[in-house]
Amino acid sequence: MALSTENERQRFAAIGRALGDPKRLCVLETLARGERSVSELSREVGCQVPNMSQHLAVLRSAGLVDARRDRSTVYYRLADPRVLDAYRLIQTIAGSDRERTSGT
Amino acid sequence: MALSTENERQRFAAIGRALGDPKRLCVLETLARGERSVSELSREVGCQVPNMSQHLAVLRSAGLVDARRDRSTVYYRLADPRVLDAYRLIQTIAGSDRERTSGT
DNA sequence: TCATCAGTTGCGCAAGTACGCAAGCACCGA
DNA sequence: TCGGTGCTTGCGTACTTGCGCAACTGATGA
Repeated sequence: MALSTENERQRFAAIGRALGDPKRLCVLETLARGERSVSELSREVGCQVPNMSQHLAVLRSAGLVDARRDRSTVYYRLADPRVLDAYRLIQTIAGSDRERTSGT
Repeated sequence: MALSTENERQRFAAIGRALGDPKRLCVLETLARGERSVSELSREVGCQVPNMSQHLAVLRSAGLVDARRDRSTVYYRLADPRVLDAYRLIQTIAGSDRERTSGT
């Protein structure tokens, strides 16, 4: 593992923070099934449209999702399949932690 | 990608937030080279000992690091090698995003 | 041109977080 | 038992974040 500069770590941390909210993770799970408009996402995730727009802005500025405009509708999709790899890895870590913790 | 429950996502998000601070990422990079005491970490990362102790508490409650006590010294180490895998993946995503963004 | 629909942005509030500093606690050597 | 070292905890402050609501922008269709 190479040492990073402070700037790089700042950038990596932004991705971490983007992954640090349950609603945003729910967005990623939804987008894993295909692209969605903002209103579709807000319905499926269960929050208001302005709130969804803000979450999407966080995800986009972290580089995790991309947007495409078609007529008056904006469709979001995962920017990179590795985003899902990272999320899955986090799920695995959380899972194995639960095993160690609860003795299951 | 399977859908998660709200509780699971809360747990995954805790890991994301733990990865969402540059100093904590620096701790992970340092621990990648072997276990360290709190005072060693605070010196290498560049912050005060109480602050480091708090960051370590965040990492530990997310299940990313483990602690071991030897005499009066507490040594921390990575709880799981996959933590580094996840971090590396995040670095890769950030890196490829920079390529896309800056056109390099 | 005008009303409407899809998204974004601004604002205010409540909650959470990072940090420094001081105090507390646990362990160890003398 | 006492002083010192190593770490954790409590407290106050400044900053950030998630959210709802209202206002705004830009594209669409009559």
